[in-house]
Amino acid sequence: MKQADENSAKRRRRVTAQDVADAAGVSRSAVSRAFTKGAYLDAEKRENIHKIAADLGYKPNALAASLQGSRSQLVAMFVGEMRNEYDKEVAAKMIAGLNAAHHWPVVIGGSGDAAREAVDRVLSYPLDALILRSGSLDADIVEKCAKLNIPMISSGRLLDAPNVDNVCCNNADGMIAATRYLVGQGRRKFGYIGGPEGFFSSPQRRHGVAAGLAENGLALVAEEAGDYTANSGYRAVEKLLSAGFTLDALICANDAMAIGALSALSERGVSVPEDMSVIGFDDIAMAKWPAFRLSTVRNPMDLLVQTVIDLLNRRLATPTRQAETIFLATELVLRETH
Amino acid sequence: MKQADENSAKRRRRVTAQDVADAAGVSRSAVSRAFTKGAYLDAEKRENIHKIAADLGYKPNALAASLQGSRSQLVAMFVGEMRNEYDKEVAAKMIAGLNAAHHWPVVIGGSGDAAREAVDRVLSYPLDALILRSGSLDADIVEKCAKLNIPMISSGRLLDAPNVDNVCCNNADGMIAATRYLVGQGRRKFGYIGGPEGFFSSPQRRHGVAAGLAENGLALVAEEAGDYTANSGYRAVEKLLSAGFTLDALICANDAMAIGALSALSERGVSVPEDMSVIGFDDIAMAKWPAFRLSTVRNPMDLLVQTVIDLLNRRLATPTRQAETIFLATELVLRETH
DNA sequence: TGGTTTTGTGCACACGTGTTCACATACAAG
DNA sequence: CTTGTATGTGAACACGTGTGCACAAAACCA
Repeated sequence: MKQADENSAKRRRRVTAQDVADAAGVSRSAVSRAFTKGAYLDAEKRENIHKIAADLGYKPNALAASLQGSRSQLVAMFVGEMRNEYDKEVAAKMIAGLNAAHHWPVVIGGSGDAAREAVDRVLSYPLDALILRSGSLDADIVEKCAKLNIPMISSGRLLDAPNVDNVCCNNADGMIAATRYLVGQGRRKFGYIGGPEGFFSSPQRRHGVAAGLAENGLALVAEEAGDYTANSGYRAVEKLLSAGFTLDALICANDAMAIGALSALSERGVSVPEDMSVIGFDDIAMAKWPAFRLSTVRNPMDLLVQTVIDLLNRRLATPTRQAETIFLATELVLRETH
Repeated sequence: MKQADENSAKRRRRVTAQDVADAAGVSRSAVSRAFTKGAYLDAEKRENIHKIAADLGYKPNALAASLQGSRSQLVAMFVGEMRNEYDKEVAAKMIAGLNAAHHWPVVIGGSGDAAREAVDRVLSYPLDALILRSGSLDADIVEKCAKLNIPMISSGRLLDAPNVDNVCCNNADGMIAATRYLVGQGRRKFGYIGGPEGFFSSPQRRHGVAAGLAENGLALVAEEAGDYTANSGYRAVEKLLSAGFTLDALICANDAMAIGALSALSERGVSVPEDMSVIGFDDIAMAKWPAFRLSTVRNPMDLLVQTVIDLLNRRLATPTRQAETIFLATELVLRETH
């Protein structure tokens, strides 16, 4: 009976340092010291405490410890809607990278009011930082974070505010390179499938294509806007072909839409790359799949993740450091659709 | 000068209830009550406190509050490696679902030692629960969580332990249905591309296929094992065809491998579905893309997420509740590859 | 007016931890 | 033996919050 009572009592709440201290016949301070590297404590006693702690299943409550003033190691990460493959892949890599660096990401997704409210609620935790990854959020989030003294790192979208570090790939340059290459291959009649209006990258990528054409005295023959999903790429091609445009090159604002476009072209009997070059942007994992072998502009994901984590660590080391904006170089990846 | 000092001091640490109290000329208790619904407080004073709090950017520290004994609203979520599309999609949906229910997921990925260590570290936070989603983790994690009094919910993999709730789709039944259907269509020479050995679902799905064939007096003609990625499906088909097997049906343990298989078949000149039926498992978003239009067995993601969150809420409401195992029904989705 | 209930508010405690401070003990040096 | 120093250890405080308790003021009732 007493056994059961003790069990249920232990079940009720988490084992605390005091419990371990009682069981070991030492003070609570000793237990704390046993888990603090470099603290004075008799070696034998420390070992005994560790043994008892393991037995009882004790773990210092990181949260209570962070109250002490140290970092919580908790990082909020806003990932938007994660509808396209690129966003999902980056999110997965970012999680892995943060874990490896012993930062623990509290992940928030979605859009609109729900996302805003979610971020607002998560800000009530003592976060070391807020990482914005894709998606769009109200600008006032910057102000809120500043007041709460939470550093922000934005990637994929330049946030023009003091104390916000930015990482962004060089969208325009990537598109210019792709366009130049196709022109060099003899392509002249360019179509473009652009990204959705709200996204930061959309106008930049379109501008790159336009610039690459302009320097060769060319201009877009036709264009459609998609929403960065494969289906929207498919539909865009249907519209372009139905409208009767004759094209020999199709540049897409991201890989997912390019892949959708490939399907539509194949169904319509347009052979790639003989009749038409297709180039995407991002170089998602799927781009190299045997079904597609898509030529594309690489948006360096691993480097992006590494850069964000690097900025995070430097920001935490020197909170007063001046905010920085880092541009990542793209790279033309030539496979079999150009 | 004094202004600057005050600013930098405020920048240093988070605004606290005491700061608001000082600014408003009330006690700290009053501030706390102003943010506690249903607490006695003069309406006018409450409004004034809210105003000053908003001005200073004060937010109650959820972490300090949870020390009080209430829930932290923090939930750990282990997602494995997230290498295949299904895992990524479920993870994204799970995050969205948890957010909507005001649970905040601390996400951990990876495998092996690194994953084990990461989970171990995250367990030092006062978590409301641990959600296991795919991936494999040492069995001793169950014991650790039990000692820490952290409820566990496992999905995609049955964990046979008291106090662990399980959600799992009915892998075998889904495969039986698919196999029966193909036999009914006249298919007789079945090939199978199975999942990797460590995964919980692999033997179940294989068993379903074998059972579906056995009840019709058939058996597998040939099989290969993949790792649930598209590339492994591609390679598996190459092996099967190179080995000279003649098949009229190919069942794949997941959609990604089926999609890889489709590419290999297409390159080898095997037309689907005329010469060969191909069926996958999961019904990931990509399965319905125009490039594939894959017939498959739906592994109900939305229902899975909803069920996990439902179990979580019920577990939190009644911690002593008996653990439950819920099986989700699958559904045959017929598109254009059968 | 005197007693009783309602309403509002500050004090003090609890939550679980890391760390400073003071003190105790042991041991080496003079 | 005395002094000084290294080594351990417990008490006490701080972190930021929610809430029980006591008390004050106001409102109500007879």
